[in-house]
Amino acid sequence: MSLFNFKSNTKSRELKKEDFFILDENGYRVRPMKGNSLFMFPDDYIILDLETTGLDPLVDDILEIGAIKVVDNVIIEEFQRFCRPDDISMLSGFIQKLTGITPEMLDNAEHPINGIKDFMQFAGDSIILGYNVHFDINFLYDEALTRNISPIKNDLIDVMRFSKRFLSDLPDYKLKTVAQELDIDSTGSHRAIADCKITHNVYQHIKNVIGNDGNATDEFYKKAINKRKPLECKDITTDKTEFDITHPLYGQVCVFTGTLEKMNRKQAMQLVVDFGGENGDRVTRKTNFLVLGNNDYCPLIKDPDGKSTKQLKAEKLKESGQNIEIISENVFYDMLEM
DNA sequence: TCTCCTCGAGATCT
DNA sequence: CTCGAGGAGA
Repeated sequence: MSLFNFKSNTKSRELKKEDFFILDENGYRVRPMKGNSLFMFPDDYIILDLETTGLDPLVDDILEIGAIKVVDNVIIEEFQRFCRPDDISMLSGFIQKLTGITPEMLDNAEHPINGIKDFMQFAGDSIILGYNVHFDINFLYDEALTRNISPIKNDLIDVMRFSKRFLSDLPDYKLKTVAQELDIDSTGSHRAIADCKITHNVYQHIKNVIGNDGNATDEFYKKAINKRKPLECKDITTDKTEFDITHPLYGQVCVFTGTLEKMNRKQAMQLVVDFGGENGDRVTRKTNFLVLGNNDYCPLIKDPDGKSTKQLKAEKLKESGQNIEIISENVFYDMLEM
């Protein structure tokens, strides 16, 4: 399963970051010790923000670690460290302009790993909260791994995720955009402590406005644990009161299988009820039409001809003399015109 | 009705 | 990474 990706000649040269990454069976990087991404509104937490030389933990380095300790929703302590990476030439002009961090500011700074150690001490086992927090955590995690230090394993809360869930209709969900929308001051952004404070205010806003709303949080938790409400046929109703009783769909029970090309399933089901038909979610003795969508992409289908279980069942019922028609998507649309 | 799986699309972090 | 869409099986 998970193996260290050591190259055969690693002993004869200096180890690089990628030598330490753990890969899954498909070659993707995994970080098994990482804490869980939580769905809750704690009063006590640590906010974390990093400034780095770039976006990729594989090649980029940490320049600054900022953190804030919050107890009872109140800031009680700040933590800030500059870090001087081994190769200071990695600090591009772009990043200097973005963050305002110059090489001179890092002259007396220690190596990132010392900042990480201090931060982990500061954080203890608190919940760590951040904006797109995986970005920051992955940097800490990978850097620790390359230094043979136990990587950070605190549980996490991603405030960006909360923003996307609760603030709809924003042009985007960048920290700055969200702060602006909530009238939160974002001066001094792109420095660690400043971004921590902005993130704290965004989180507190969501917590106060939405975290106390029982209905909203119920929805939140439901979605959070992926207990998605399945599409229920009975929920699809029609406003129409008069139907053409000669229409081929009138009074007929329709079931769909596979992905439709021209519309989604919900729209198709709406058409069925609009013509006086009924939807079903499985093939039964009541079923009159099975509409075949595209199953090409579905790897779960084991039938050699690529037929879904719904189709196989429908064919059996048809053989046994039931009034059931198996039709293609296009035939379904043709029927609507009749 | 519930749980688990897969896939693709779309963002954000410096 | 996260989510929604969709299918399968119990």
